[in-house]
Amino acid sequence: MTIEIRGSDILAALENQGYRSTLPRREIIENLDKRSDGFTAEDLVRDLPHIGRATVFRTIKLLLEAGIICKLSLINGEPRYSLAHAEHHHHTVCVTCGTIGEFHAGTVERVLRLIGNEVGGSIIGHRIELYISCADCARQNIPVPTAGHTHVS
Amino acid sequence: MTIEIRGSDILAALENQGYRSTLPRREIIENLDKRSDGFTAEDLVRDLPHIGRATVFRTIKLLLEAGIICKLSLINGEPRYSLAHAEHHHHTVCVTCGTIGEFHAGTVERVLRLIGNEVGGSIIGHRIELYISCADCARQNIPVPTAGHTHVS
DNA sequence: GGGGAAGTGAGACTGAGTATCATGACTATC
DNA sequence: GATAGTCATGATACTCAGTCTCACTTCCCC
Repeated sequence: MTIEIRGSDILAALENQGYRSTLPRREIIENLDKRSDGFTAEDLVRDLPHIGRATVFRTIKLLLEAGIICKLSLINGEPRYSLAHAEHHHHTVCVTCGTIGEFHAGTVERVLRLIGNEVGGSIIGHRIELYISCADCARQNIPVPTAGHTHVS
Repeated sequence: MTIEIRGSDILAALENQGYRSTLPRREIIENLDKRSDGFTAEDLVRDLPHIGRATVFRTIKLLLEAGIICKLSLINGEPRYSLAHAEHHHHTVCVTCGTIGEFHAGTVERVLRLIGNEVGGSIIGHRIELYISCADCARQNIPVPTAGHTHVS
């Protein structure tokens, strides 16, 4: 289920959760609207210099908690954020250009649930990230960074 | 395939890769031997105060590159390291006590390869972490921390 | 034993994120 | 419309994990 998200929807969602609609928040959300393929907190800080660093991070935390954006990490561990276009999804991350994609994998979910039974205890959540060299980068033959552990466990 | 790893094996592996066997490295590796369920860089820095911070981090990086340890993150993003006992595996992380476990999931691997084909581009690697409340914590009824997004995408 | 490469330690620095706190903006109530 | 209380903001200092630099030391081979 893919959902087209607009800034106004995000604002409405936040207001529903009891948060105020303030100018800095509106500006940050508008800025997010333009970013389809992942961004860093520093991107926002740089783009919106009149908004305090702390406010940017606070708003990111808010949006994370509201499930509007999600946090993931590049193959080297660098944090990235991305607008969540779907209810439940996972990410592909291009190791060369950093572009973030989404995918759905009901099968994987089911297998993980089975594994959870074997492991003992109860499953709280999971994190799946697929590191790829995206079609564009592969076409341009951009060399894949020789990260020490390309298979990240 | 589970492998019992001893400090001497690790050292030999490093030497094979052209790294010298030095006192700080031997001490760090010996210290790892005692840690079955994950550790942080700060744990090592604290345990080995006569070894420089930079050296600890340098050695961790070395061991990561050699595939002897692996890096993962708790549900809140805190970094953790763990001895890699098997060729290819994934981790379970207890969200309450932080204990790290391992599991194998050929099915998941296969599904991810299929997804890679759909996504376009070529797969470089993947990261799968299963967040659980481990058997011990579940038995003791320790409440699971209400992380904003328990399903980490 | 000597020389050169590899490794170390101290400490400054970076990048991501949090804490604090005085100030400013909203909102509900009168 | 004034007011009070709550929520949000910005500046700034701080933390935490990790990196960089550089002079010094250790290791290994000849």
